[in-house]
Amino acid sequence: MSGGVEWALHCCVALTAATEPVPAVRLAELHDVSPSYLAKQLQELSRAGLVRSVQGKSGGYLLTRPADQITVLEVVEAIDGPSAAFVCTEVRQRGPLAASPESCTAPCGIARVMYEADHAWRQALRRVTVADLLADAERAQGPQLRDTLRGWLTSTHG
Amino acid sequence: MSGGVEWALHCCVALTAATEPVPAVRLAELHDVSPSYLAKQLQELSRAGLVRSVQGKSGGYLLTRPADQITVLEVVEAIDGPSAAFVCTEVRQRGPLAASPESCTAPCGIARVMYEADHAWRQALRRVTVADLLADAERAQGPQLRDTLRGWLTSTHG
DNA sequence: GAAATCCTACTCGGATATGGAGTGTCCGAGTCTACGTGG
DNA sequence: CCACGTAGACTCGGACACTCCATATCCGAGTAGGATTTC
Repeated sequence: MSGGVEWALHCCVALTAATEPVPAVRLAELHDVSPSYLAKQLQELSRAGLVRSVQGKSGGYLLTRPADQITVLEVVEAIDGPSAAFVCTEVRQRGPLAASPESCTAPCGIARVMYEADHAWRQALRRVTVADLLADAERAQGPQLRDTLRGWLTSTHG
Repeated sequence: MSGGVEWALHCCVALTAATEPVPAVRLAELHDVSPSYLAKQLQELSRAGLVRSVQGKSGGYLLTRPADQITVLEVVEAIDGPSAAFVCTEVRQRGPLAASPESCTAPCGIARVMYEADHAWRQALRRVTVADLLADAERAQGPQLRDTLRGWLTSTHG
C-alpha cells in the first residue's frame, strides 16, 4: 500500500477542524512531511472529489462533505486506486490441461477467495469514517484537540 | 500483491494430486508460465515449510501436509511476506502539535482501522484451504480432474 | 549373479540483470486579495 | 467616502528526475539413479 495513504488520512482529520481553506504547505508543516509530495496526495483527493481546492491568495483545501460522510475506504481508494490488489490471469485456461472456455464463465476458486478477502478488507474500511478518526484522536489526546487544530490552522505563521 | 501468489496457489492445488515429487519445470509447463521465475516462488514455499524439496534425478516438490491443512493465507504469506501492508509512521508524534509520547501507547485510530481491515482480509484467506480450491476446480471441470492431473504429472514427457 | 564404484544427468538454491511503479521535486497557469487612484 | 483598476503574491495543477522493489533470468552445488566393472 502506498505510504501517502497515511498522510491523506491525517490531512482529512485535520481538515475536519478547518473552517476556511488550508494550504497544502500548512498541512505539510502540521505533519512535518514533504510539502511537494503531500501536494500530490491532496491533488488525488481533489480528483476523487473528497476535498475542494480553492485557488488564490487565501486558498487551500476544504472537505466537500461532513466528516461523518467520508469513509476511510474512499480516502484509500482515492490514493491507491480503486482496483483490487489481486488480478486473475486465468492460469486455468493455459497449459496442456487447460480448462475449456465455456467452463470458465465464473471466476475460479482462487480468484473468488481473493475477491472475497478484498471485499472483507474494503468492508472494514468502509465502516469507519473520518469523524470516527477524529473522535478517536480526541479520546487519546483530549477533547480540546479539535479547537487546538482549528486555532493552529487559522493562525498566521511567521 | 505479488503476481506470483496466483502461480503458487495453482501449484499447491496441482501438488495435491501428486504422489511423487514434481519438478518445478513440469509445474511451469503445466501452467504455461516462466520456469525460472516459478522456481523462485517454489523456493519461497519451501522456505516457509509448505512444500518439501527433493533433490536428485527424480526429485521435485511435494506438499508437506494434507491439502486440507494448508490455508490460502499461508501460501500468500509465504510469497508476499507476513508483514501488514500498512505501516504506521507515527505522524501524530511529529510536527508542532505532536502528541505526547505517553499518550501514544496504543496505536492511533488510523493504524487501528488499517490493522483491523488487514485482519479481516487475513481471516477470509485463512478460512479456505488448498483442498477447498481443488474441490472447487473439480466442481467446475469435472470430478476426474484430480486423476487427470496425477496422470499428467507422473507420465514421462518427450 | 551380486555388490561396489563411478559417472551422468537431473534437481534445487542462491546470486545476478532489468523494468516499472512509487517517491520526491520543481516550475508554470490561474486567481483571489489588497492597495492605490480617481470621482 | 466609495468604486474601480491594477499590481502583486499566493495558491493549485501538471510535468519532470530518481529510487527501490517486483520481475525475470542464469549458472553452480548437490544428489539420486543407473550403467559399468569386478569378484
